[in-house]
Amino acid sequence: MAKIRKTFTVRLMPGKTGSFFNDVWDVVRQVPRGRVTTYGAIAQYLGTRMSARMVGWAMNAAHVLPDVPAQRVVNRNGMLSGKAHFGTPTRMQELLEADGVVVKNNQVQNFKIIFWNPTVELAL
DNA sequence: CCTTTGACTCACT
DNA sequence: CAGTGAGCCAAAG
Repeated sequence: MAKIRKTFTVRLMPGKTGSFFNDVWDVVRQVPRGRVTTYGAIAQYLGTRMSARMVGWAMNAAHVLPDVPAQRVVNRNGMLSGKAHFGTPTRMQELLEADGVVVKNNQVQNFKIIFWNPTVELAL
């Protein structure tokens, strides 16, 4: 279970156990179907919202994992900033729509409604 | 080892 | 209100 860590002694290697990436994946895996979260929200949950870039990095690494719904992680505007990493430009949207999320123009509709905040939902 | 980069965000101009 | 710069930290070159 991911907890707030102030010390980011990660040293994560692909295929190995790490803290930062592992926590990110852990959180993403818990995003309910039909909901989305943001890089910033995850970063904030992990202790600092300014580490959002690391979350993106974790997502990039998460592509090798089978059950990490990276499509449910978007930027703070609800835009599908990571769609370019899903093989085809429409893949991410299709996955979201399969979750019941309405996507239009690379942007999640009703974003504020379906937004899933780990800091709240996984309140510690 | 030092430099660059990245699926981000916030603050200031 | 849009554009720009800075901060963040780890991985890859």
